[in-house]
Amino acid sequence: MRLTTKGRYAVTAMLDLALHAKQGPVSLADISARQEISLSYLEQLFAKLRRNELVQSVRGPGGGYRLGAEAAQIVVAQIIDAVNESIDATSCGGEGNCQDGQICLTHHLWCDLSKQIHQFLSGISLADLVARQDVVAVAKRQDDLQALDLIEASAV
Amino acid sequence: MRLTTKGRYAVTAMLDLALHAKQGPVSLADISARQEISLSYLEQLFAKLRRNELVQSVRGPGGGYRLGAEAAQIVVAQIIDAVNESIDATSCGGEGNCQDGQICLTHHLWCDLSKQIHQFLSGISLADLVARQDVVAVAKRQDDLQALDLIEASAV
DNA sequence: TATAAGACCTAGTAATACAGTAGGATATTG
DNA sequence: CAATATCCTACTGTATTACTAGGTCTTATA
Repeated sequence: MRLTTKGRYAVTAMLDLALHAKQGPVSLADISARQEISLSYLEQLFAKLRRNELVQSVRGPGGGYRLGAEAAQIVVAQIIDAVNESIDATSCGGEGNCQDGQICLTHHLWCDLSKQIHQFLSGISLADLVARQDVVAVAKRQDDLQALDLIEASAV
Repeated sequence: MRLTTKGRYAVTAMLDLALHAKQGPVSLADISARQEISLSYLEQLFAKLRRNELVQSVRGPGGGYRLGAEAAQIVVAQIIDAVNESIDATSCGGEGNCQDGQICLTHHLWCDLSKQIHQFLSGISLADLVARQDVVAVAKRQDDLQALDLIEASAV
């Protein structure tokens, strides 16, 4: 099991998408600026998200990405899965052949843990996150900062 | 956050220790044979477990390791922590300075997840595992197989 | 008292994945 | 045509994992 910057980036980017959905397609450049994630790395993550139909792309100027489904239908567990960060805590992938074709001493423990985490992350949709007070506050901070940066950039 | 073979090995070895506690100190060679874990790797893991006082060592022939506390007092979360596999899912270590000194968009989500996992793994002691039916069954299988291997080895 | 069983310690290594960079091709708007 | 943006592939430094190899120190026992 692994949960690193990769999975966190993917969820963060998807949440950013959900937050700015009403303004039409969101470009990766915008997400990159707001969330401080390398643009090229984002591109690689979004390739996987697109293959998993979690986002739709719009090419050309003014283009970007849209959510592939309603925010309420997209759940954190799916996003992490999509970028290949397995939530599974077992070594056997849940198959139960961890020791010579049979289960190892701690097989059920890791199965239970996997189930626990999966249930938790499956219970949280993008819509849930968008509705959270702390998320709204951070999003506002980021939007304000980006607006400020744009003004400064145009002044130069 | 990471949960790999390393943490699983540590928990498995500790559980093996708890299961064979009544027969006096348990040698790493025995654990290595039963759980199919490289002896030298086990030594490295047990160095950390000893530093965290989760086990006590007995040197010399007939020596090995004993639990550092009652099985009911040792909890899975401690073991994983001891071998440096952080259960924390945040990038900031829970400090909340993930984006320019302030929290990032998904900070609370990862905090909640970390808490969730920690609670789960803190609620399971070695005594709990020893009492589980599936654990007892696997332990018996491993003990029988090891006994058989010893007979075969002496026959050669 | 010599031997062997075991803990204890350090260094090194192949494989893997992460996080990021670089450079370009393709599509679309104006 | 030019600019914007997605799309695609290849490469790279770094860190960690899981493991091997060698050795030292301690102690029960024959």
